[in-house]
Amino acid sequence: MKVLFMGTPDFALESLQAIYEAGFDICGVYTQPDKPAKRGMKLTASPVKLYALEKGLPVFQPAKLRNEPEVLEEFKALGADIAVAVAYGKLIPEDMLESVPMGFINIHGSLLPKYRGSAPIQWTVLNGEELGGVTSMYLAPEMDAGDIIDMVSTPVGEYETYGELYDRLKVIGAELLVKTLKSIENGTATRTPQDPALVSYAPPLHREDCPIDWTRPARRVIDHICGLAPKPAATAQFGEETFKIYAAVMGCETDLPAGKIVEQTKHGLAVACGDGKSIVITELQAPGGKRMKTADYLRGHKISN
RNA sequence: CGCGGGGUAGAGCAGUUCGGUAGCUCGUCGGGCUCAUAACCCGGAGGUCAUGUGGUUCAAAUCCCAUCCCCGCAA
Repeated sequence: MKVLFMGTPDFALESLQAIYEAGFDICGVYTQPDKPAKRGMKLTASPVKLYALEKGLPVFQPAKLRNEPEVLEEFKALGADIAVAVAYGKLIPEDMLESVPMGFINIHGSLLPKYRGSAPIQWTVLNGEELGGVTSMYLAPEMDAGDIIDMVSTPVGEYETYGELYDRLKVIGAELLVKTLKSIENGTATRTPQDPALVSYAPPLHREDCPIDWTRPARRVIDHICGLAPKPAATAQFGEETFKIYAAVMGCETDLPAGKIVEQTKHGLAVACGDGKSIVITELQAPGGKRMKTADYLRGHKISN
């Protein structure tokens, strides 16, 4: 069974690595074109590309998939029996989906049909879900709407960040992919349509989603911080400065109005929230500075509002 | 050559504008006080001020030049 892989960031790399090590015959790897990124705008190759090159797998980086006959021909010529897309970064057009005999499957970072879209793991944490997970499914023309093959759930920790859950799910997702491919290969895979009544969406997050709303209950503020850490990171304004907030724990009761600093201790910075409780910020980053423990920051700075 | 911030003791910072004794808050080590302590008091150790044994100067953390590394924005 020849497998074609499409993916871009480290989340996808984990899956590629897993199927490579599981011995699947990988006939091609698609990934996003190298892009100028970071300081200095240097051209940067994706983690998936670097790995594929290292293993001698053929790499393809088309800029566009839709309405590109040559790209489709090249794709078909690889003769894949099955194709896998994991965090590839482009919607795959219908004619390409249909050109693969055994189907085009996908690993998604949520328990579908919840959290369709590009930021499922963030929204799982942002909404304080007790369970997160990954789903394997057949791709459909509509985003994340395909029939479900299999899924694995995992409890979300009390203070688990998006980044931590992401790292766990990429491993679980990679295992699920291998299992799913094997089940398709030996014919035991099932397909279950998604229940339209349960569908929800996880839209991409933007800068305006970052500022903390202190009028919300403390637990919700913590979810907000965890769901955005480490990127793009929740933000809070104290005095003139806007800080990125990376970690916080539940504090104690307080009479102070929401957003006011309750106290500064060696553990962190306690701030009042909307339900009469506070949270203690334990890790933050000032403009131009490094990310550090709040206690470290307070040794050299004062914070007030 | 995308824009900006930064590198000073183990940690976090001030000092750089206007060159002139290396400072602060912690930590650490020793001692004291205390029923006790993460509290308080006293004392000590710990720095090639990122690198170039670079330039200017009587004198450079500070001014000039070059390089390296880190961070944010933007993508």
